Amino acid sequence: MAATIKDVARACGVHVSTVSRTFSAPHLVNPATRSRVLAAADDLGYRPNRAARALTTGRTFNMGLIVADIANPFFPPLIKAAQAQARGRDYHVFVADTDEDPRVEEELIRTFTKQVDGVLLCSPRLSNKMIERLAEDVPFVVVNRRIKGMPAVLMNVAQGAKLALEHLAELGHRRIALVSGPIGSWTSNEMQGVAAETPGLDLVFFGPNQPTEGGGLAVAADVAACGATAVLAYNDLVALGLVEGLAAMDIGVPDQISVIGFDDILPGRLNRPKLTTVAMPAVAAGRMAVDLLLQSGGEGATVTLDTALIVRESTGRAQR
Amino acid sequence: MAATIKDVARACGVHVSTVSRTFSAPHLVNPATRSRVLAAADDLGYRPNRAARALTTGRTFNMGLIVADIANPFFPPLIKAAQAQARGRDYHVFVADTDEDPRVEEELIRTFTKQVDGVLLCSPRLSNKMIERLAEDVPFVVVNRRIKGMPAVLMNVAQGAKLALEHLAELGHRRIALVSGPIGSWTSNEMQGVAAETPGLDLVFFGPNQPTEGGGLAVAADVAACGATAVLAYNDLVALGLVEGLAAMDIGVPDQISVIGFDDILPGRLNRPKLTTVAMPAVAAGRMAVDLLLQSGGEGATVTLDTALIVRESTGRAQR
DNA sequence: AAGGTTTGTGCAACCGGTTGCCATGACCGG
DNA sequence: CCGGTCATGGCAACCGGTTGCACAAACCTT
Repeated sequence: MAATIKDVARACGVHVSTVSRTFSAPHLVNPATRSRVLAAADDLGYRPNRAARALTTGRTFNMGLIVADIANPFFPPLIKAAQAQARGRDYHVFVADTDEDPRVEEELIRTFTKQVDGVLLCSPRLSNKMIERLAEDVPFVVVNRRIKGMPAVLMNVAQGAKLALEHLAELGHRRIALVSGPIGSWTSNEMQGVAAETPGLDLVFFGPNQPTEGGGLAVAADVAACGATAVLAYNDLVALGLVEGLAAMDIGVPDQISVIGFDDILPGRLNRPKLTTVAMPAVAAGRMAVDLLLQSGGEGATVTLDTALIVRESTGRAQR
Repeated sequence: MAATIKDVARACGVHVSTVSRTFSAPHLVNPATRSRVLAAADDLGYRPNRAARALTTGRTFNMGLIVADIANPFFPPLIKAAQAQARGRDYHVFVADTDEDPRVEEELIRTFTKQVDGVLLCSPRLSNKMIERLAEDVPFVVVNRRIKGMPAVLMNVAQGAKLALEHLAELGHRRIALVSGPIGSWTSNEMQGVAAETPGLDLVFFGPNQPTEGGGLAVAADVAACGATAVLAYNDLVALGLVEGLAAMDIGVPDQISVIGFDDILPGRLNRPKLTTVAMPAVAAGRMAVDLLLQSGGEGATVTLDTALIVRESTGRAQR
């Protein structure tokens, strides 16, 4: 069994409160006593029980981070950035994956409540209402979703979509397929909003879709059949699925159809053709989310980060 | 503030112990009382504080999962499998990433201690001695590492390496480069062990390397210069880096050099050429690790899972 | 109807810490 | 030499639950 504060107290003949102070308020204890306590603690391998401590202090120095799908390469850079930032603030980050299931998401949030000081909610699939209710029990920072009065880190998807559409327009594309993501995805809505407002385009919507390679693969045939010469995909995974699906039908990218994704993930950079994509500021977002959570006295601060179009090999001039 | 057990007790005029039993031992409380308590609890939005509960019961129903690098596509399938399996057992999994840094790894384990019932340690970078010490404070299951007396899930790397080398031998390769991973990686050692024992091969070792695309990219030139006609890489990421580095020097894969990776990750399947690789049973490993942890009355049970060679496009006949 | 079981609930100790308050004694200036 | 300060460390309540034990009431037995 691990040594407790009592064991240490007994071992060096002081009261537990003295041991406690040795760790959490060293200046209140006599240097001589302090070193005796430290020696005993070291000897017994004592570590304060963080859960027990949190019970009285109300602070765990942990934060939760919930993502919809950890296998989506978009998230790991964000997660790592958040972990690194948190570490610098003496915090630890616990990550969990919802499998794109709102019920699991709720369950996870409830589990995190009281075990962390706050939760970073990345691309949540829960309804706004539910998120607001759960926010009564644990502070949130939401990433990729706008919820009134709640601190949020947003990526400027609209701007990115605009860049992408302009790029396609310049290449002579007019009929463009829009392959969206899951229902309730804020990103999807943003994309569609911008596209709908852009004049002079002939848009075809496809959705909802799984935000994965499989999702792209599944709609490839429909997209090919709709007569579009270019596709704007929900994310790079979907785009990769599309490219693969199109290749299977002997439709060349970008020769016959141009494809643009979102996120700028590793497999997109390694793919042939290398994917043209709208790069998301995932690293900055992870950092920012942590900071927002820690100063969340600032209440509903919203940060919007810019995106950038990265033109690579999957887009080309429209064939008429 | 969130409602506590006292609030509920007061609200329906019973003792806290009755409320407690309503949740943790319902059969001990009168159905009439029970429903009153449940009504009050629901009304106040009461949820038992899991951390507080763990203090007395000693069980959190959480488990920790520590990986060296969450951005490595090898891990997500394992993580998801573990989470799914745990969910079926009423457990939750908290994931953390060590950034390949043993100090961070130790820190994380200490943080998890007492906040989880056990830790799944995937491809740890800590020394055996340190792991054994830490195991006194929290139960472990180790994945991809053999430590005496400690439950472990191993993947049969040796067998996979053997298959890979045989495959290369059949294709006529004799001088083969072995690009290993980080120091302290059990997988690396296994690979080297098998390679060294296989007769009739002319091996060149390169290592240690970062287990990432960058690591592969960095040694590509050396590998090309050493005169090998084939490479066995630590994992698919390294293999992809190698392919990319070789391509930059106008060395074709598999025409001039054959490349085999380990893991069978998504980017490898999407790459051109599609990567020949030794598939690791990551999903089965995640599941198994969870089960091992939960029945870890079984002490040091060791499970070894088989690997399989998947021949795709990055290997070909040796040019002499 | 007496005695033995159940059943249901309260009491209080406990888990491993933290912290406000108080008692003690050393030290200080006048 | 005395009252006042201050550093030090003990006491005990508390955080939010759980659980062994005791006890009263209700429920069988015969």
